Amino acid sequence: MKNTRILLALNKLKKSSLKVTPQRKKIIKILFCKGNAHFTVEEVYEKVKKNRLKISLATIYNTLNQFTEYGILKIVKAPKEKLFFDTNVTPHHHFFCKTSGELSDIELTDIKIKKIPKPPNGKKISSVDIFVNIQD
Amino acid sequence: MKNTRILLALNKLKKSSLKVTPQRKKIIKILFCKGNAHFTVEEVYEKVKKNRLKISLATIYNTLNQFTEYGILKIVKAPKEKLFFDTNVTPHHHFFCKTSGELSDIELTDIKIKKIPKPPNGKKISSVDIFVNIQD
DNA sequence: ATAGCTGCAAATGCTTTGCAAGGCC
DNA sequence: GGCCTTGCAAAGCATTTGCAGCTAT
Repeated sequence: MKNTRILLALNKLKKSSLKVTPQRKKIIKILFCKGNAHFTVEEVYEKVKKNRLKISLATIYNTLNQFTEYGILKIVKAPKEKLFFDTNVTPHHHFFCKTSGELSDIELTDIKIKKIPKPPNGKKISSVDIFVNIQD
Repeated sequence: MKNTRILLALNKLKKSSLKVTPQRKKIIKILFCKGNAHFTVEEVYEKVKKNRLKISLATIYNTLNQFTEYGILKIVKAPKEKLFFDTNVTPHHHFFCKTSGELSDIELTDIKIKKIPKPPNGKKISSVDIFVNIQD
């Protein structure tokens, strides 16, 4: 039986205007196989090679970018680090471990801001990204 | 009379093991001339050219990185954006304007977190970075 | 004289793009 | 057939590095 998260992602793909190709299905399986996860392009490429799949690096780049465009993935950039593609597309925050370089989720309900400044001249707040940096 | 922030930065440079060179002095003047500011490498390079200074791009890269190493600057990376070098090296947070691509400071006292989750297995929190994303 | 700094050009690393070939309605 | 996708190689950026020449003690 298949993981619900994989099925959900495949559904989003089907509903998008992107074609459901073997490469895209394989990438979804890699990304969504276990819980909310954060991948760099490199990591996806490693998994592809480890699973003896033949998907070119360019296709991985293109696919991850398209998935982001279609709401299947979300981009997160930890301070000073490289891009992560986050399989959790709902609003939430992150732990970033300086020691391991890993990201992990913080649910929106687990962190509460009680005071927030007014944005400068007429601008409005669109979102808040919190990175709680941790280390061993 | 010279700006206090420039003098402070020059002092840090003097106290470091880095030599006080014309290029480094000029870069400090550009960076610290007006209030707390955030610069990309590109922006510094533009200012250098606009002021008819002859400093190579490589030297700018190297200098900004050395300044960061010696606590004269601090690196900030807004989500999805490129590196900024921040002239404010004290702990604080940021507004990031999606429209203009600009960063501005939020003082530590202007934002309060009232609930924060425990970090995973034995790790400890080293810092918190908050980006309040704004737009027009 | 020596140690450190600068600037150029080359190298590197990451990402995107152009294009020819292949797959699928 | 026509359209989309893929994979390769090339191109494109941003950043770093190697090295020769320069500067200031």
